[in-house]
Amino acid sequence: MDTSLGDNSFSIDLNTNLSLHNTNTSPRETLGEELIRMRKENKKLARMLTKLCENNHSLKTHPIELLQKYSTHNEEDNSNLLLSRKRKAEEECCVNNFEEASPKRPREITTNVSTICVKTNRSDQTSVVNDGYNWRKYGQKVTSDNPYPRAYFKCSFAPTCPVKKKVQKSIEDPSILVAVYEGEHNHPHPSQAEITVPLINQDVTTNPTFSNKFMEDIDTNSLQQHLVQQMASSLTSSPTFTAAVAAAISGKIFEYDLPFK
DNA sequence: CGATTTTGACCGGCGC
DNA sequence: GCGCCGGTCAAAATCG
Repeated sequence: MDTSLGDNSFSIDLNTNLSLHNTNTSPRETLGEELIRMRKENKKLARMLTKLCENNHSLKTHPIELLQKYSTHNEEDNSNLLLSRKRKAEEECCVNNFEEASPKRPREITTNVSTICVKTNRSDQTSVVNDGYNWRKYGQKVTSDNPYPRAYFKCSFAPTCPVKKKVQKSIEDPSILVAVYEGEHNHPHPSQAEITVPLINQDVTTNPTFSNKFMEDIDTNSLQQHLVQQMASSLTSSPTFTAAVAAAISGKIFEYDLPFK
């Protein structure tokens, strides 16, 4: 796998030294310099954002390419494997949407199955994948292939909604929740606002089917929003930056005050 | 008090 | 036919 997804050598120093206490330069000159520096940083950030979007895109498309490669090269091997280990293979086929591989299986099980993996905090013991929909838990089982319990959810937003999902911790990495969605929602999304930003934060990896529907919604607007939030929090947490803003505002106030003196 | 979660029981498909 | 296993049901418990 190609891990060189681009040059990540960008570095931003948002906690810039504003040298407000430099007595040799006037506050206006200092602010001018800072303005120029901020513009440079802004350009840097814009480049970073572009690069991030590119990386995000390649991360999304790479698994699809791998799957396509895999399915064409190993079509025969897959069918043999499916015959010998039918049950397990069917699960994986469902996950990967190779629906034609299992003609005996009832139709409803193989329709619109998608999987997402959500990285959570290790301290987080709940098996909750917040995707904006309302889910009602109706069962929990410990499966043979995974020591972590599998939770079964039904969409409770609409009583007639047939969508179900299974959530289970990954055996390889317990901090990763694997959510398998079955079916299609027959109602609009409850609220776009309720899709939590942490989904971006939590390194969502998806298979093609789900990513097409879900990631498209969140990766552009939410990603940008999230980056802006990170920038804002970084800036506001910097005492020098807030001091500079305060100084600039007070300076402006004094300018306006002067005529009245 | 209604909604939700928990959890043991039950059911059906599949492999041997 | 039997046992295993995943999925679902439903009563009890819990929560807000």
